[in-house]
Amino acid sequence: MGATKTSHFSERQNELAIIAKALGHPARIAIIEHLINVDACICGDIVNQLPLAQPTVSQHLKELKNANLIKGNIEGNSICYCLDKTTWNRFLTILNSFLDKKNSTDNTCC
Amino acid sequence: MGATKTSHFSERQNELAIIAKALGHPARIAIIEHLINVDACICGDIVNQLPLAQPTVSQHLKELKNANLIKGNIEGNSICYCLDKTTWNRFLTILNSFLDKKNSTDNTCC
DNA sequence: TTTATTTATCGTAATATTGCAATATTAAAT
DNA sequence: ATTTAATATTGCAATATTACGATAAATAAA
Repeated sequence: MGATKTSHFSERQNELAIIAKALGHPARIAIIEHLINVDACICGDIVNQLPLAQPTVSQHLKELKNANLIKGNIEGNSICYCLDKTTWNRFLTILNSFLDKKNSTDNTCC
Repeated sequence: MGATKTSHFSERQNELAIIAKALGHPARIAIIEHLINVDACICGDIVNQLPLAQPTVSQHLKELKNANLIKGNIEGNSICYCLDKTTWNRFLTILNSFLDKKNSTDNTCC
């Protein structure tokens, strides 16, 4: 025990969870916010913005990349990161539809 | 080391991360989806829907409650759970504003 | 070619999460 | 008062995450 029982859930549920999990750390939220504010960003600038060591930031960037929330392009000897809108759009579309569905009815108990 | 450096980030960043983290498990996504589909739900029904033991489901419900994503009302000797729309609305409003801001400009590098 | 500079990876310690059996708690039903 | 039913809590093993120093890899600059 200890490992998530991924295989017992639908692919869609797992995909949503992976994206949400990637957003489930304040450093990664801070990275996303910074990328939005500056539009696109050299990795080193992100490291300077955060109160974390360079290897730690690199690891957080990797997790955001794995969830397809960001993508990076090599520029000389540095790397430029920015949001991957496709994933963001799908994630938000699904979450918004959750709430839309919910808003159409009223709770019976709470 | 090993513990998240919560104090180094803003309250808003931490709050967003807590909510996202609570959604970062397929079982908890499944619980949310089920609650939406049936509008409100007795805890026992959730346990029956999921491929997990009762204590495990209870723990997942607790985490969703801690993030204020759901709330529960006692009904006799069982408990009725449903979504907490306030938190959902705040979460989605912020995430949507992220993307709105992003859509207004184009990436320079990726 | 040597030396910086930038980012990624490895190794590892500290901590957190996941899952469940066993047990406790609480309220209804008998 | 006892029993039954529903949910929560405890304790613990397995696994995952977080953080960072040390080091590697890759390109730019000298």
